[in-house]
Amino acid sequence: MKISELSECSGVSIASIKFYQREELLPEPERTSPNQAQYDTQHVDRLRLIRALVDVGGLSVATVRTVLAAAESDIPMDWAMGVAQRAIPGSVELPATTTRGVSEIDTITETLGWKVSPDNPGRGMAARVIDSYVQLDHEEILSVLPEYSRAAMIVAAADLASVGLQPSRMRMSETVVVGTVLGDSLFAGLRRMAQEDEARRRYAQVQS
Amino acid sequence: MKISELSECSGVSIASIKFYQREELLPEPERTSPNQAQYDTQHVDRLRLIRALVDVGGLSVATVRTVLAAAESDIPMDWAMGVAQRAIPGSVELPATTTRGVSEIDTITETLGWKVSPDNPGRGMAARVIDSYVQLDHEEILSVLPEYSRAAMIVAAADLASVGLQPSRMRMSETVVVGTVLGDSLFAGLRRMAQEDEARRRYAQVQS
DNA sequence: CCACTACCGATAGTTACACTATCGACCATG
DNA sequence: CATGGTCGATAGTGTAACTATCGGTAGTGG
Repeated sequence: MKISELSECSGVSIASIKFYQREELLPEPERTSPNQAQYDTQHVDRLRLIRALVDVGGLSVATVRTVLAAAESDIPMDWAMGVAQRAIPGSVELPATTTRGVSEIDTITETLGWKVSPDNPGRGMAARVIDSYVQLDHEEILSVLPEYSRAAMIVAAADLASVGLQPSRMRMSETVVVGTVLGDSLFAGLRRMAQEDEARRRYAQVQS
Repeated sequence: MKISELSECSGVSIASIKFYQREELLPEPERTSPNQAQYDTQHVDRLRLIRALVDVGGLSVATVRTVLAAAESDIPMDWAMGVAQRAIPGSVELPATTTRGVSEIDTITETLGWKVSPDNPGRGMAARVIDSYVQLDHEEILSVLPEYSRAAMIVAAADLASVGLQPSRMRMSETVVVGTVLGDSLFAGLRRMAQEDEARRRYAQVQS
């Protein structure tokens, strides 16, 4: 497959393909001469994955590079999840000092008996959100934490179950990456629909 | 409060404050003379809200403007949620044709008895994610949909309950906006922590 | 009252990102 | 052997989010 055909059947412009090569998002094609190269379905798949992570997941090109590198490395399964998570944006460090958010998060994880390493990227993410809420004087956030956590457990269990279905380690890594990134968007979409339904139940004047 | 003090106590540079004024994210300050203006706590709060939506929620400045406008308009409560949702990014339209994703989403909402309007932004969002998964040959996504939906119901119920706690309509609108935007990040963080815990339970060789 | 600093709006410049376009050289095919 | 696709390299484009500067004015301490 020549670059023009790759472009054709992936829907990505030749210029962009070259850009992704420069940025090392695409594996090297097989060279048949100094100015000719052969591409295959692997490249088509990779381009699709890139576009999904960028368009649907909202990742930057730089982040996609990191994430793909993590997905390719051959690490033990119980690490892969963490590596993928850490490569993904929003993975901010914890605030330097122990803030309100950190202590609220730690309280709830302890209550639920979660074993979470102190540098789990989600911990910083969630703590930062809570700190923002508190700063904004919206402390009602604290009242939803238990329900959010319960829902997170359900989602996480489903995530891990779907990873367990995969036949190979490489496939599992890809599932982790795709699932982590796109899963956020998927859940956000479902949440919006559920909100509409719930709002209807609570506030409907005209209930059919 | 002068602009230098506003900058001081909000942590936003004077240049950025001026920028936000140009972009109509900040309400007009009270003018005391052609080249002097008075700012108050309303402006401090607004700056904090802007920074939270941008930094934590990942919204663009243009989106923040739309979202704030929606939060300020005085619309019936059962609409506010939808307006806020629609102003928020990821709110893509449905694909023109009925795709696999759309039909999967519609099937599950019907099964659960959700009443969701056809143009709910979450519907397009979720459908697009499913289409991406399918394109990527990761059909295992379909197996997690029921659990994700169940979790979404729990979260949505908590969301609406916390909105119901608010004392005023304006406060409710703000809660909807902040809750919709920051809630996505909060849940993502909790999900990552729950994933680590769940991975530990499933794959741990060294279980303490 | 006058120097000095802070403030004003307007405009121009900067940085980062994600492409996109062009160029000269090279090769594959009819 | 002409033509058109391909190569790497480099330069340019458009957008977003600031950031810096400027001429002019206004309030304040001495």
